[in-house]
Amino acid sequence: MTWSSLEPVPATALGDVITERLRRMIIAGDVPAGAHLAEPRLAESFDVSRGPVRDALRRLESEGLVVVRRRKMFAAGLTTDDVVELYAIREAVETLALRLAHDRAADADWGEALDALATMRRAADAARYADYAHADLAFHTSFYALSGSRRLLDIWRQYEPTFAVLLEITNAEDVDLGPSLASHVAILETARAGRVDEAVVELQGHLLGARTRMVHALSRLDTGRAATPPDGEIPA
Amino acid sequence: MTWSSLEPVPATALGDVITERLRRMIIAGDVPAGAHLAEPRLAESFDVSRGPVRDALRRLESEGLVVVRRRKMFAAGLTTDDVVELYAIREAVETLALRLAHDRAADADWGEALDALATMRRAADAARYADYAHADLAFHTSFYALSGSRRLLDIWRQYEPTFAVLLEITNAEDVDLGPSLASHVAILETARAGRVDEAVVELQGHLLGARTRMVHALSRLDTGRAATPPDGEIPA
DNA sequence: TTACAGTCACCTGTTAACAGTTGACGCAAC
DNA sequence: GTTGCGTCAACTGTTAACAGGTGACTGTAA
Repeated sequence: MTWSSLEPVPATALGDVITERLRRMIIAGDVPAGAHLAEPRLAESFDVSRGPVRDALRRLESEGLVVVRRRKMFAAGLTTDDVVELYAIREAVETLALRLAHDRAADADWGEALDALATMRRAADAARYADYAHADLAFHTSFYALSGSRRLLDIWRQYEPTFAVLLEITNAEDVDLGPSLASHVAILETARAGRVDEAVVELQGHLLGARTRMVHALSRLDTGRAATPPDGEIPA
Repeated sequence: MTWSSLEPVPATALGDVITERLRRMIIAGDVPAGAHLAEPRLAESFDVSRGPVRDALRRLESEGLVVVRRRKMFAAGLTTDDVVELYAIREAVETLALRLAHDRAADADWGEALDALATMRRAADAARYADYAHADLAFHTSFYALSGSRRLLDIWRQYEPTFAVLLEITNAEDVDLGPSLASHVAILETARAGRVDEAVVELQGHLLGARTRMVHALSRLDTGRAATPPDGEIPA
C-alpha cells in the first residue's frame, strides 16, 4: 500500500467539489458574468442539496468571483480589467512575502522553491504546460509559506485557484517557456544571494510580463465577453 | 415614520449576528486561542441552529480568526505578532489603494475622506473615542473605495472588523487624539495635492505609529495571554 | 391603453434530523 | 503494568422541509 498524501484524510467534502466546478465555470465564462446564482437551481444542477452549494458560494464570494447584491448572489466573471487588478494586488502582497521570506531566510530554507524550479525545468523541456503551470504556482506559494505570515498565505490561497484556472485556460497557447523559467531562476537566485531589493524588482518585472501574456491570451480567447452583461441564467 | 437606513432591507441575517459576537469574543480573548469551536456547542450557546454558526465560522476563517485543522475549527486569537502581521499586510494593500485612488482622482472625489475627517475632528474635540475610531476606519475605507478595485476593498473589509474591535478594545486607554488627527490630515492633503509618493510615506509613518500604540495597548491589556495555549473549551 | 391590485412562483434564511467518521474511554488479556 | 480491542459519545457533512419576503405576471377597471 502506498499512501501518497499523508496530511489530508480521505476528505473530499462535497462543498469543495462544487466550489471547484463552479469556479472553473465562472472563470471560463460558462456561467455568464452577471448571472443570478440561485441556490436551488445550482443544487439541482449539481445534484446535491443546498448546503454544499451555499458553502461554495460563500467561498467564491471571498475569492471575488461571486458578488452579493440585495442578498442575492451573482457571478462576477473575469474581465481583462479584473486580471490587471489581480496582478496589481498580487504584486503588492507577493513583494511583501518575498521581503519577509528573505528576512527569515536565516533559519528558513528555499528547498521548496528549488524543488518547484526543478519541476518547472523538466516540464519546460518536455513542453508539459499543465505541469509547468502547477510548479509555477508552487514556486510562488513557497514565498508566501516562507514569509511566516499565515494571513499573507491566506490571501494568496484566496486568489491562487483563480490564477491556476487562468493559467490552465490560457496555456492552450503555444508559448516558449524558456523566458519564464529564466525569470523565476533570476528571482530566486537574487533573493538567495541576499539582494532582496533587486529580487523584488525582478519579481515585479516577472509579474508584469505574466500579466501582459495573460491579458492578451484572455482577450484573444473571448473577444465577445462584455464587462457586465445585464443578466442571464446558467446554461445547463 | 423615519427610515434612517434606506439601502439595506430590514436584513439582519442571524449568521451576521453570530459572526460579530464570535469575532468579538475571539479577539477579546473570551474564547481562548486554540479552543475547539464545535458547531453544536456554539449553536446551543447562541441559541440558534448549526446553519448560522457554520456561516459565521466560514466567514471568520476567511478573516484569519479561525483556523481549520483536520476538518475541525479552532479559535486563532490575536497575539501581538498577529497585530504586527496585520499592519504589514495593511501597509502593502493600503499603499496600493492610495496610489490607485490618486490615479483616478481626476474623476473621483475625496468627499468621503473629507467627511470622515470632519467627523474625526469633532470626535477628537469631544474626546469621543468610539466615534473617532469609527470615523478613522471610514477615512481609510474611502481610499479603498476610491481605488476602484473591488478586490482591494474586499481584502480591507476582510480585516476591517478586526481592526475595529482592536481599536474599540484598546481605546480604553486615555490617549491624545491630536497627533493621530494631524497625521490623517497630512495624508489626505498631500494626496489631494498630487504628491502621492509623499502621501504614501505619510501613510506608512501613520500606520507604524498606530501599530506601535496597538501593540503596547494589547500587551498591557493581556499580559498573560500566550501565543498558543494547547487546547480549551469556550468558557460559557 | 394604462394603471393598479391581487396572486403566485421563487428564493433566501433557518431549522431539525440522518449518516459516516473520528477520537476517547474503559475493560480485558497478556 | 501495559497493550490491544471494543464500545460509545461527539462532531462534521449532508439533506429535506418550513417560514418569510420579494418580484413578476396577469387580470381588471378607469
